[in-house]
Amino acid sequence: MNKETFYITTPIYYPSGKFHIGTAYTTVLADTIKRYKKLRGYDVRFLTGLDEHGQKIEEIAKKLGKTPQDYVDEMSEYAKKVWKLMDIQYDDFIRTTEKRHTDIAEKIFDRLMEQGDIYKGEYEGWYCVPCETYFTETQLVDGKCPDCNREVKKMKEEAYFFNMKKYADRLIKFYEENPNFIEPESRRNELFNNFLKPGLEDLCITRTSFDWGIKVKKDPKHVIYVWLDALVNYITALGYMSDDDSLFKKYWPADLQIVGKDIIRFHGIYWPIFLMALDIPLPKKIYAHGFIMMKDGKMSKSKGNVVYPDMLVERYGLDATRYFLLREFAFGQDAIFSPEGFVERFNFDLCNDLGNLLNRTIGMINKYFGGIIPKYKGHVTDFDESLEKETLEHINKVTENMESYHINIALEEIWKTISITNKYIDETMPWALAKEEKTKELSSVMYHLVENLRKVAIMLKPILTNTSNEIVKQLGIDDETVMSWDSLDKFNLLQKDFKVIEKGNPLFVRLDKEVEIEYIKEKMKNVKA
RNA sequence: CGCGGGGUGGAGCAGUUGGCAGCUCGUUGGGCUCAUAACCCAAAGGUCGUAAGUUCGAGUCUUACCCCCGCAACCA
Repeated sequence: MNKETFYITTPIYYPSGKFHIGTAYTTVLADTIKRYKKLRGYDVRFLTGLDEHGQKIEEIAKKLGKTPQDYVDEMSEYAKKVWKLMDIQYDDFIRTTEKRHTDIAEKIFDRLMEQGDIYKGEYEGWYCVPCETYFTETQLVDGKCPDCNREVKKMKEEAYFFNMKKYADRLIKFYEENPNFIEPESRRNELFNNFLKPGLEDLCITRTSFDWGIKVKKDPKHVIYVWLDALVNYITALGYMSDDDSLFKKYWPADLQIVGKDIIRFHGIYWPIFLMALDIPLPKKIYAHGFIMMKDGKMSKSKGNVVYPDMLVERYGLDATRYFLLREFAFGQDAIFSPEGFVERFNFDLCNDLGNLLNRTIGMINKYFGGIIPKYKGHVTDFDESLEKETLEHINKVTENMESYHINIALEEIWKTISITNKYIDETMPWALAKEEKTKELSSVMYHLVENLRKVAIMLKPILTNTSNEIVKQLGIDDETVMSWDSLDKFNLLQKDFKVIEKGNPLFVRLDKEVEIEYIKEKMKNVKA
């Protein structure tokens, strides 16, 4: 039997500088979904990469006295290093300067040209001569260049255009037949009402004003402009139109393409139309997430409020960083980062609720049962019964929300499981049971505590891998067969003599709030390119 | 009249088909001692943007108005 496939992509990031936590979020989200799907038995492929062409890269490299190729080579090493630090399990990393991409992008251009989807025309816009850049009317600030604030003039240049109008009706129909193609719905409506309904304009897909990019073969003064070049990465990475397109045949169409809200237009309109023109199926879902906002608005270097993922990971650990990002982002909405919020999440959720639950459980099992986890004997008390019942309800919600990619809700439900387990300890008062020598009740309480921690560890596997492993290790559950997602509805699987660690190691050590808030604020101020 | 989203206790948010206004954090009081000064319970705190309307009854429907935000075409 062939496993069902699942192809997930992030955007290819533009390496004009270091990655901030917004970029890290996109990638961590994709990574979490990949791990989850893999856990559920899918044959998953996860693609990320870099968009390495364009005028801005050319400029930055020049400023640094490097060739664009040297610059992007360095940036690609940097990107891979960050993703390694964050334990991102991508299956492929595509760079648009790779031959496997440029060859095919060229071919795609030619084919679209031959088909008559691309035509030569004139691009007209506001040109800033010193910046050598075109701007649209709406980009101008007081009618001047938004970068250097100098006069701009209306200029024309020869350019190739893609005939979007030709496919507009088909795309409208696709939107209507696939209401969940773009999520969240608000973004779908935005695209539909603002672009599709009023009628599409053709897209300019080449430039002559810079050099760093894929040349049009038959007209090499033209460089293929960002979108046609960048978007097709999702299929060139699978070997589309190459000698070996087995991956393409196996994994396309993509099941989930994650993008930021700033580039949803390109992924929701132009990308599907390119695919239609190539006569290949459209992705099943495109999901636009929000931005990480700071208290004073968007992150920007000039405001001195940029947060980089490596800083958080190095000081607070990978899982704390992943937890914060995935917990703070509601599906499709913006999230707010604040040093206070980060430290509070760390202390309250990770230390107090989860870490402490593991610690007190291990402490009691050592104290009352010499470290050996008692066996399951059904529910001895009403507390046992209602704990099991409520736990199952939360588990169902976790699964449901993982399936719909609402990771923050899934986390909320996992934490509710932790919370009712903490409450269960207070209700059953194991220390009193011990004093009264009610061994049957006491062993049932201990079993249920371990059992719920097992479930929490399973649910955390795709999200907080290290923490999940550490819980299992400290509980001494050295048996992979009781750690599958499908075993979440079972309560009686721990039948061996598992022995917990003698002295629990705190999963997370409480942070000094004032000190850490100061630390993060300092780091944010010290950002330089 | 460009399209769309939103204004709910100190902060951040839930509120499905109209039926006693909920959650997290904070505050106050209490409980417990297995545990990482952690955990558990309780209380205080809301004219649900403003005004009018429909209804036995509206945060939830209608109308007007006031604010905030996203998108508005080739900008990664």
